[in-house]
Amino acid sequence: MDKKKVSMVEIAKLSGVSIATVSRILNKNGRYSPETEKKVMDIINKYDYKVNLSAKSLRTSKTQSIGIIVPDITNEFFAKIIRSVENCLLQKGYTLFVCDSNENGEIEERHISSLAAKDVDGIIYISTKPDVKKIYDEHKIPVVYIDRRPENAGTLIISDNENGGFLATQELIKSGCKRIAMLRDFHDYSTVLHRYKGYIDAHKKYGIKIIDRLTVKSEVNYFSAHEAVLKLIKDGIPFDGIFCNNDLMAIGALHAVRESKLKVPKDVKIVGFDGTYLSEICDPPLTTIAQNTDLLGEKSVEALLNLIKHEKNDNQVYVIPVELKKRISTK
Amino acid sequence: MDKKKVSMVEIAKLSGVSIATVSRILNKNGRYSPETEKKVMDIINKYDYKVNLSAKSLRTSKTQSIGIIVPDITNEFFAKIIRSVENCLLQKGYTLFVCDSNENGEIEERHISSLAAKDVDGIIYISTKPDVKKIYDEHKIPVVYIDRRPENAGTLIISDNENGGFLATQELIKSGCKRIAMLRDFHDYSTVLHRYKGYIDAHKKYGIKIIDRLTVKSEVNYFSAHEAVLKLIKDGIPFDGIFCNNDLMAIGALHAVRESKLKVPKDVKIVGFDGTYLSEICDPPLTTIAQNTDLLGEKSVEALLNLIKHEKNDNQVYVIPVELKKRISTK
DNA sequence: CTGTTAGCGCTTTCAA
DNA sequence: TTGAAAGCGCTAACAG
Repeated sequence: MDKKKVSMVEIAKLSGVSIATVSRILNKNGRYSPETEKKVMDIINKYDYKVNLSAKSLRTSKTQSIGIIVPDITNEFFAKIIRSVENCLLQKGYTLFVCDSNENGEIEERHISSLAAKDVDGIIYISTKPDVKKIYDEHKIPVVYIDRRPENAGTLIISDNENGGFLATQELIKSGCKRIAMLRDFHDYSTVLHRYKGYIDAHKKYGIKIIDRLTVKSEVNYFSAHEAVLKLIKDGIPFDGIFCNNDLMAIGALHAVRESKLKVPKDVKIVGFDGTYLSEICDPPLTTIAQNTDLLGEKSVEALLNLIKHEKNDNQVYVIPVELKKRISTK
Repeated sequence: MDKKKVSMVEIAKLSGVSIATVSRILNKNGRYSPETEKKVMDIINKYDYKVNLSAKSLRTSKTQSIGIIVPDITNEFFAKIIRSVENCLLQKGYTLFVCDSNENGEIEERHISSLAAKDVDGIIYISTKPDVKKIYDEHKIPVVYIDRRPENAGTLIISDNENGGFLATQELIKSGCKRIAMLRDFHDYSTVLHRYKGYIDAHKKYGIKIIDRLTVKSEVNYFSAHEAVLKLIKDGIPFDGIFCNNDLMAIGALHAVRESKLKVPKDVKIVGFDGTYLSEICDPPLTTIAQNTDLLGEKSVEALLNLIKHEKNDNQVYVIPVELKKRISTK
């Protein structure tokens, strides 16, 4: 079974119609009879004809591909978004270029150029930057931002971080905590700020005093979080609950607490964020705010495809609900 | 600063040469004088000219893109490979299509078709299947396989799983274990078989009796592993060490052991596999066999690019060394 | 409903 | 060392 590639001309010849007709049928552009359609489709199937996408792109300036830029593909949260995006796209006949920026603005720029050179139809962008040059203006490529909200971002898909911060803090309060630390990313990403606002609001609602010294900044990894909490303990600032910026940091906090001979959840209760696998399998299992990565991915694809179709930048913001997962760490 | 796209014709006109010359200069094909080169390059830079890759692909039938198919992008091990592959590729001017097969053979096929339709220059393939139809034969696309070795695979990049199994088991033996369980993937992937062989060999070398009932099959996730070890304990089969198929399973084992009032590493010592972040941050930190994902990625890119250049399928196997990371779980 | 035809932007003979 | 010109395979007027 040898597969020399057939082109549209040959399909046209074989089925005794013109190449234009074949094209119309393939693109379902109408203006052909059902009989011709069947005749042509039979030939197409018989010879397993596939359009040459390079040629098609050259003509249409559409590549049927989109790019996604994430800060860290090894982070389960981003990986899950990618997977969701890919699933949706596969159904629509698009393919996905995945770009890992390694949390580095310069690499992001390189990826954007590269994607622009590839003529992607659109970009889904989880940006590391505080401000983004308008990619649409520069390259005429529609962009949807997820998760973090830089200045100048157009269409944006985010989790309800504010409510997430609120739910997390409320859970701690309801479990009896009076002195709740917040272990936050030292970056001022919008996500972080929103979660912080939720944290404050919950305190206000339940009449709990906010203790500024309990808001601790740290890098977003296990080790920094671990260290930060150790320092908090060493500094002798008492606390009985910690709301962490993500699950990984929460585990760092958990271990720091435990090493200091305090028990979780007896002495200190902990809540994470993201709802990664990690939160389920740590010991004890971690209460966390789960982000709906499936929906995050779906919505961004939907929004991007709309942008591509309508060629307008709508500057909308879609907020995806979050969910509290109660586990042992706040029992 | 408006950026209407310039084409090669305009560059040619602007620099007063023919389009053929511009093309030669761009592709460094020789047959032009240094002066013309400089003249043309100046114009190119001035107008920020970028080749149109669709047009180029249409002419050359090369797309400067390659695809990678992985079973699960949310698995840190695969994510790290993707990242390494992408890094190497970015330097060579290639872009990467990432495809998640969700451990599903049918989806793999869909991805292959889709990649073939995109005319990728090559594919890096971590296959779920026991046998792979020769993609090269069917689509004329060069393929490099990583990690798992299906039948009919051509060029293959693998970790030294046999040595990994040996090192892991040896570490347990040297830490004093006499009855070592092996918690293995229930699939008969080549990786699994090789690790098992290493496990056996270490027993032989140190004159330790192999106890068949201590080889336990499980699915490759936390919960199955957890359950499997619980069952082992309930069945009353004594053991003092466990070698696990990966880090996630090792953590499942760890928790099962601990819930049964046994201490790690005092009563039972544990070794994982992969060297993921997980192994560092669990409690206690896990001794593991680290796979060199960077090298795995680099080598596969190198091999694939060779295949693409030479158009021959060389059927080579590259074996990447693994490394024992000693941590508390075998102390 | 169908066919003819002019390119999309590039590479690559062939001729000079 | 350079240029002219023929397409790669496809879409979209335009004409019938």
